[in-house]
Amino acid sequence: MYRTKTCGELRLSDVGQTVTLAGWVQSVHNLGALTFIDLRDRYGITQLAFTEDSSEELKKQAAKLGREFVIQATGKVEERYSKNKNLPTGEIEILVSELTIINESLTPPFTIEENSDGGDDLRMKYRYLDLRRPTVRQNLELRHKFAFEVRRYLDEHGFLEIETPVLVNSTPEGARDFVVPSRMNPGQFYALPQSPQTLKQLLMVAGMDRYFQIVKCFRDEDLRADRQPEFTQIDCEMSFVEQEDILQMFEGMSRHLFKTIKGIDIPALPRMTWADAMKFYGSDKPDTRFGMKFVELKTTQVDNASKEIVPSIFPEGFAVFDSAAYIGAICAEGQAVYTRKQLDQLTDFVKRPQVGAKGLVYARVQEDGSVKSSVDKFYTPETLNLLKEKMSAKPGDLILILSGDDAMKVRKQLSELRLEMGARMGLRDKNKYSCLWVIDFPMYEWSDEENRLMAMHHPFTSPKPEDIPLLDTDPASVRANAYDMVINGVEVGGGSIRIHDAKLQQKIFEILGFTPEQAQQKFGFLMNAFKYGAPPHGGLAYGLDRFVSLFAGLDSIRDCIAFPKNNSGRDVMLDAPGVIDQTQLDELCIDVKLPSTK
RNA sequence: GGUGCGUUAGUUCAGCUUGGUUAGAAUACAUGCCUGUCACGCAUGGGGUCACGGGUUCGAGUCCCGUACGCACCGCCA
Repeated sequence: MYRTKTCGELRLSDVGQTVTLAGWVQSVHNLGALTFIDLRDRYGITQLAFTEDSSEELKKQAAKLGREFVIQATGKVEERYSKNKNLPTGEIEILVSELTIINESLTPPFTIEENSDGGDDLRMKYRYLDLRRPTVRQNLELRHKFAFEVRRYLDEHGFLEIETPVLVNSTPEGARDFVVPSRMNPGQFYALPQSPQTLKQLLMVAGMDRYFQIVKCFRDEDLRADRQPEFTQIDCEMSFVEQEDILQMFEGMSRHLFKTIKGIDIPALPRMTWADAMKFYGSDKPDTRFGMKFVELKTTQVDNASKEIVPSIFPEGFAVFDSAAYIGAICAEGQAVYTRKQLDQLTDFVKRPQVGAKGLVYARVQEDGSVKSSVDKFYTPETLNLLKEKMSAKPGDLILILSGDDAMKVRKQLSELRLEMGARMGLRDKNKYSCLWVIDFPMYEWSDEENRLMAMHHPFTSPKPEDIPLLDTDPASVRANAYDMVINGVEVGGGSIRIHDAKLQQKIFEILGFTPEQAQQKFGFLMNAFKYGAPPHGGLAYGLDRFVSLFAGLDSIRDCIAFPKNNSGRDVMLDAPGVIDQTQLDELCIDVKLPSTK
């Protein structure tokens, strides 16, 4: 037997027992006649002691130990002379009587106990060492518990976990596919699923009624801190449901997860229409941990976010505002103390290409209630007073105004500014959670690149019944039975009520620019299935990595994935992807043609 | 496809603004000393193609250009 106890469990009450522990040497403190070793395993750290009473042979062996050696030690649990309050096992130590070096270790390239040691690249190359660190290990433990509670909740509600294939077909809409050549079908390729969307709908046609799967999905797009080429979804689908049933079921699941994992009782999730999210937060995933909602000071057009025109509060005089199609503002409470330098920094922030604003107008509300702004020379005190009222600004507040030709673009810029101010003001507290549903997404959004309408969610999403007539007249304003769950500005999940009627599905494909032949070729299997008695159905999918990261307070989903890929989609530990043998290529009938280098 | 930041000891970084003798610190590593350490302490020592290529200059870790790699972001991600 390698061990009778783990390194995390012994306490004062165990004194006197003889135990055997096994683990990794975290540190060796050699004081001459005394040697102390911190022995680490998954469960904790226990100190091993060698004293004047230890045999010369034992001392000699202890002297040979280095960091990360795997050892086995047997000895008596004793109370420590000087206790360590930082360790749960800090009141005891093992007086070692037998020591075995099970395996030596090279000196690791970074220390395990020091979390700031080692850059990302090095950590990924030696990920098996990185995973020995408590913080990274705890993230994986949290992920396990999360997935376990998901299964418990869904099982209790009658869901079946059903596996769907990983080798499927390439899909025309959506992200790029990862493809896999088929040896038995030369010249043909499987694609890895971007999501099991159509398969789970077929399971509904099959009568499975309530399905879920914790499943890997693949998208061949550029990576981000919150995006990996392979990621995990909690994929769910239900039959004979309306949107309300789905929202209830999965609000319940989120409540269960918050309760069992974080010990938090979350309130009922507020619902916000997509139009309001865009109008007041400039984002379809608003961070509602703080307010600072947009106030529209001028709009010249009705659009999907705003159904009424707001006449400008500013009389003519300032060319930028006069020509703007949209003027919007936020009020940062108590921030009138911002210096000119800080305001210049904010201006630089909104002018960065990633944000893209032309400039920033600001107005401070002084202690006496008067307004001092960067546009004082264009407007009367009365106009500025009206601005203050519109913004509900109090003395000490700072009003920040953006304007431009394209209302949606300015809203997005204002959203970036709002998030930046929220961060600066400490309002984006990682220990605070604000959840909501964003509902009533538009069916389509216009793609300049492809010069056509694209499905905002996916092409299987059903339109709101009352908007179906608009499909023929004004498809861009049709709303979908689609919803996202948003927590702290992160889209953790989303879904829709699907189309279960072959004719309607055909029509939607047409609007997306598919010919009937193309639609039949790509999705004939689905529309055929709908002809054999498809129940009404709908569902949603959570991004497990993002949800867990949120619970763990992580900035990057990589930290809750055992073996993640780097920014270029490489696994630096495996050195994947790599080239394959010519014989393999021949077997697959593949010629590799690299782009010519400049 | 694009933008920004970065690349100096095993590791984390300083040095670059203002070019100038032998490139530093901490930590890790090695050796020795140390009877209660737990960020142990003390002493000694080894350890550098300053990412790579080119340019400017009498002289480049330092300035300029390019390339590679890493990170963050935009595009992209139905």
